[in-house]
Amino acid sequence: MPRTPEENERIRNISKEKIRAAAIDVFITKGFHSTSIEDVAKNAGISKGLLYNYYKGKKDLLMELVENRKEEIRQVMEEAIKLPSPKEQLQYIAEHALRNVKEQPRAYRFYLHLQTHPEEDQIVSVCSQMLNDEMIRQSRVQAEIFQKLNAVNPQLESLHFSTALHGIMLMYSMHPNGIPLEQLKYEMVNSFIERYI
Amino acid sequence: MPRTPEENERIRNISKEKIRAAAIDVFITKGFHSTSIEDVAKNAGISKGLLYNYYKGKKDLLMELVENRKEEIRQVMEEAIKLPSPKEQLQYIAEHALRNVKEQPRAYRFYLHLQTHPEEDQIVSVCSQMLNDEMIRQSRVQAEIFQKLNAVNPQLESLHFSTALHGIMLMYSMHPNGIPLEQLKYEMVNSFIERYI
Amino acid sequence: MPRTPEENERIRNISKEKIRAAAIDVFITKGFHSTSIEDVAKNAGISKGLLYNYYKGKKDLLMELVENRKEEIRQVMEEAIKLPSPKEQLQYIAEHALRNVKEQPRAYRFYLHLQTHPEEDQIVSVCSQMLNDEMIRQSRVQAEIFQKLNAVNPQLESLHFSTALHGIMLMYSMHPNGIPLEQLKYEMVNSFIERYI
Amino acid sequence: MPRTPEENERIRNISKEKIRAAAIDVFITKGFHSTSIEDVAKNAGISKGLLYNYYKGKKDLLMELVENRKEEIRQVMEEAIKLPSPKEQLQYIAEHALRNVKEQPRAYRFYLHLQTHPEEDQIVSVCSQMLNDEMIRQSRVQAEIFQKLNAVNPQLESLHFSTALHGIMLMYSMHPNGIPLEQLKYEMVNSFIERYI
DNA sequence: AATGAATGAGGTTTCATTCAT
DNA sequence: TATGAATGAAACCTCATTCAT
Repeated sequence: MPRTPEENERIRNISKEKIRAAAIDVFITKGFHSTSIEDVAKNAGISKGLLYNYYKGKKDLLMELVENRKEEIRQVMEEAIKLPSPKEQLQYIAEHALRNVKEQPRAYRFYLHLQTHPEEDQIVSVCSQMLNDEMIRQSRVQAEIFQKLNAVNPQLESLHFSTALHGIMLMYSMHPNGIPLEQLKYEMVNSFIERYI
Repeated sequence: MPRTPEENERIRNISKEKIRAAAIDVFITKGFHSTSIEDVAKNAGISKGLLYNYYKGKKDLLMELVENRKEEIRQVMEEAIKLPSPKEQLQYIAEHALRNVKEQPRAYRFYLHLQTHPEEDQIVSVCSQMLNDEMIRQSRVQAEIFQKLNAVNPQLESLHFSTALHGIMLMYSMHPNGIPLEQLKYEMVNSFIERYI
Repeated sequence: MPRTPEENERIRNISKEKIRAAAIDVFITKGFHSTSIEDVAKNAGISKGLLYNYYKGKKDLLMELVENRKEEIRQVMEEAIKLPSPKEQLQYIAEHALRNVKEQPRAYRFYLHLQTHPEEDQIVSVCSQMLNDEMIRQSRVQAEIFQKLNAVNPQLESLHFSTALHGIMLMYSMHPNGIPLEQLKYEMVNSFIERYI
Repeated sequence: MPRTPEENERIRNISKEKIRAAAIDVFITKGFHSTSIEDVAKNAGISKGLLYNYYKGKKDLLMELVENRKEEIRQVMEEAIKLPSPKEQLQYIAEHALRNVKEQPRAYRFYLHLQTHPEEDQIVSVCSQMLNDEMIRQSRVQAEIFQKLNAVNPQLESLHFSTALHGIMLMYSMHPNGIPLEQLKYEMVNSFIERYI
């Protein structure tokens, strides 16, 4: 008796998720280019062949990871703008971003690595572009928040905010043990809030 | 009549420099992993075989590029501390860093890419480490400047300064056309200088 | 109530026939080696697994197709020799062969392709051999017809007849639109019949 | 001291020829699809990698073989039309074709196999097409010969000639030991020549 | 110093076949 | 009978590196 389509769907989803989890883990550790499909499959406890049942190839697999990441970022912004005051919104964004990098510095580092990939690398340039686009998108939404704060130049202010945030995240992800994240956050958030009281 | 050893050494260095220039150029465009030794050799106008005469391999070649980069950064700091006042020193550091990223955003992007390489990538982890170490070293030297400015917490202040700087550089290198570099620089430098007048 | 064994057998044969029809169709279009078992199964509207219920594998499936083809050819010969005169027998053979290639040029092409398969191809050499054997067998039966026509060298004459026939079939199957099949048939049949009036 | 470009060219040509010879040999024996690149390389006494230095892949390798074959056929026709009389021209064509199949029946079989490849096989359809085109081209040149013989329908007569020839070649290549090639040739050539005296 | 032919390890990918359900 | 997830062997192909010249 064959499995029902629903049962198959469930099995497929479990396997796909298992593969994605294994992939992000080993990509973060060894890097995308230095990771072989076999590495991913072994890490996921499945065969090479099965991986190709679910993903067209390494590139395709990476794409899905990146899309998930994009979605995560987008959702943070959506949550943020639901908050009542612009100040809380900015705080939420900063808090979330920094908590994220604190909890998974290697993941942030990995996606930043991807984002900085040379543009003409045939293999990952699309992923790089996707992450960059999301970064820009985020900055535009932020600009609206600064608008509500009556900033003289909301777009500039938003970029300033983003650069400050990413600067901290960048350095923390490179030196989780050498960077006093909480203190930097405190200084950074304050310096922006002070201006708009 | 045979060349003197010194003359040989000089010629050898010119050749090595030519190769490095070709390598950085093609690495920046296609990425380290997606660039073959043949690509580099062709770009340098020499044969694959000859390249191995000057560099032990692809990895070795990258190492030398990174070491050069490190040296550049180090020299900026050395120049900076020769200036008379702490304020000028900070300004020099910021100016130089931002001018550098403005002139060669793709180079900055490339080295950042390298720096964010996953730690256990057998091939480039050493390079990544070297650039990271230099970043930290720079921050320590900066801390001394903030000390002279009677900062309450010089190290923290130095890190804050670095994160602000790198945040701008990061975003500019990703979007040279969408980021108003000069304005961000102005805001950033001012916000730091204001505190210490 | 369970089906009788005969009923089961009948159903099984219907399924097998459905698979064979799907297989020959896709083999003709894409070629045996370039067709995957999945292609066949999809074309037959069943699952991969079920196909293995009916055929031991891809090779086995091909074998059955070839055996069917052999049987077809054999039956044509059996029908032919039932006819009253040798002349009619030859005409029947030629008519049938040429009608067959006219109706399904791609099928003839496919079996010819199979027949010309290199001898040591582990996968299809048996099939190739089977078709070749049948070709020879046919020529022997034909020789008997020429004997009845008092041919000086019946075997040679039979071969001559076969080569003429296969030559037309070969070229027509390669260029169904560029070969005037009827005219060639007329010329060919006539040239043989003339000799034996 | 590096080799001169000419020397390199010579070495390359030797290697390419060695590979082609090995390829045709093993393709004929095992079949194109059942032959791996490694098989070819081993047969040529070189490494897999080197083969890719000279040919883009298996398909590309096959293409060169087919082009050589095409050239051979074309040259026969060119030689033929240099002969003084149409009768000699036809005789030359028949002689040459049959001598060729007699000397290398497996080669003829192989190219015929290729020619009959299903049209939509992504891998070899181009080769198949090339050989077919040449066949048609040959028939057109022949038609001119028949024109000079004042044939009523030169094109039809040419096709008839071609089918007769290919029919013999087909059957001989399948059964080199069972087919009296010389006798068939005699009969076939005579039957065409008789008509035009 | 200089070349590029040659190697081979290691990666990607396909697919016939098996098997739990 | 029926399914398709899962396997793994075997193919394809790339490229860092070596080496004869």
